[in-house]
Amino acid sequence: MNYWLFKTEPGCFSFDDLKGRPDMTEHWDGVRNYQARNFLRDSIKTGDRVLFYHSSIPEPAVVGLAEVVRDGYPDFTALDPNGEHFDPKATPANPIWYMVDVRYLQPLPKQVTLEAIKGNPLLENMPLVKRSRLSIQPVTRDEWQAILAMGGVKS
DNA sequence: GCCAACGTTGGC
DNA sequence: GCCAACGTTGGC
Repeated sequence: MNYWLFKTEPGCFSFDDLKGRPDMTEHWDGVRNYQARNFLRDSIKTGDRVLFYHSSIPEPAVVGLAEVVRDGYPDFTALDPNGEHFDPKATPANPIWYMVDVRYLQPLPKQVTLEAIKGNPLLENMPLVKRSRLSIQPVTRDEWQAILAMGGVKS
């Protein structure tokens, strides 16, 4: 099992929105970055765990945990000419973009803010801290455990 | 709302 | 294949 961090703007799709979905499950669609695409297509597998991160707000933070419930498959929103994630280069034979499905697990008792993450030497190698804009990031087991501890999750 | 970082595009 | 121009992200 591997660990990941998924970024989202809560004004667009939030952790509570995930909780409100049927079966608390949703497609993670609309990712249009090749490095993130490669993770979604090749590396992220059912059963993997996800840190759910809220970005572009006054206090960006990891707010909850989710799990992957479906391996990568073509992101059909790239084929919809009326959708905001349409990509004219995508076809059914060559979908280009991929997504996974995620399910809500639990909120963190305490949000773990970007400020707190930056202040923890154990987390200094996270792409998040290096100011990467990557929206899907790998998380090590040690980083995962550190963030859960900071978030008040009992292990 | 600004702007730095960085990914993508396209002319050559 | 280089690189300037351009667009987007996201912290502040």
